[in-house]
Amino acid sequence: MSRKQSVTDSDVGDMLTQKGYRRTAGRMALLEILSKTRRPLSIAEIIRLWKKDPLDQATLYRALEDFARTGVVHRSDLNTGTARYEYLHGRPHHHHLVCAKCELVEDVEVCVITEAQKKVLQRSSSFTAVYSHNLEFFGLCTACSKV
Amino acid sequence: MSRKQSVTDSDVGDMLTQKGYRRTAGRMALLEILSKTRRPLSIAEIIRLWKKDPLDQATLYRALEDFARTGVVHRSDLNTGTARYEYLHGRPHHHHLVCAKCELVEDVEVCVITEAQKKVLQRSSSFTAVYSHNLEFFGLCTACSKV
DNA sequence: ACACTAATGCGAATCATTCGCAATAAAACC
DNA sequence: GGTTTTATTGCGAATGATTCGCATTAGTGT
Ligand SMILES: [Zn+2]
Ligand SMILES: [Zn+2]
Ligand SMILES: [Zn+2]
Ligand SMILES: [Zn+2]
Repeated sequence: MSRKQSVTDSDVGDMLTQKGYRRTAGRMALLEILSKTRRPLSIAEIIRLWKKDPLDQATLYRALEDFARTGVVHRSDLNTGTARYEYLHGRPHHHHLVCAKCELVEDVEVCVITEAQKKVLQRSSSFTAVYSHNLEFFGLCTACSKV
Repeated sequence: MSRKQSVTDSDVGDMLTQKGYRRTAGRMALLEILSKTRRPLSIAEIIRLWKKDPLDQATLYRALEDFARTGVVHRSDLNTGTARYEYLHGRPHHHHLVCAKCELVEDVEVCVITEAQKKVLQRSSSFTAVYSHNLEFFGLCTACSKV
């Protein structure tokens, strides 16, 4: 009776079709991994979670960049040297809390920047539009603060 | 009568001495370039502004990392793929406005995050401290918005 | 089944940044 | 001044992340 898994699978597939992508095994698996994780994943983490056969990193990079370009996933650079990709689950954009020691990443759902962004534009001398912002917080997670 | 240039020079040298660095021609020239520019400079920009003889990028990277570690300059990663370094002129930290097309960078002097940062920590489930944040705004500069 | 083209796989290339190590040259010491 | 100590340099080579070129494979629509 439980159709949850298959529904999820077909959801991911439908999403691919809707966005004009082809429903390939690789991109299905990639979206599965991303959609099951509610935080940005690095390439290394994705590779670790990868269960399908071989995995070519060029293909992986291309799929991720492809998804990011159409907003299917969001790419964030958290000053850790490598990009991370996150499935947004339909949520609006949000921010992150990054442990300076172990690079643990936690989602920060609230955004307090929207009005400030308008002020930034007003005060700017050489910009005519501000479309978006990146905001990351850095600190120590519980585990790392004990050491 | 005008001692401005020489005073600036010796200031930069004094700063090196105070921080325990050696007063070398290279690091003097580097600090000159950084201190004369009120926005973060990429390595490529620094090389372009470099007037001294040859310039070894390993040496440059090491000096910049060295300066950043002791707070002489601030390193910022603005999602442009390359790090930028900025002399703070004693100012508190601030944020940036980045043109999505040409990567023009403008300083945003105000910071509206301080109180929000406390809230983020309170709401966090796995962090015990938040020390800092990065905030960058992305938009279009006047020149790029005309095209 | 066929045509069209997105997506893949492979290797090699590129780009930013870092490393190893011997050579230099400040700063400190006699 | 001459000597020691050690930061800094210079060079080349390594690393690591990301991208490119191109032939091959495989969805999708007809
Ligand atoms: Zn997130
Ligand atoms: Zn926001
Ligand atoms: Zn700045
Ligand atoms: Zn701030």
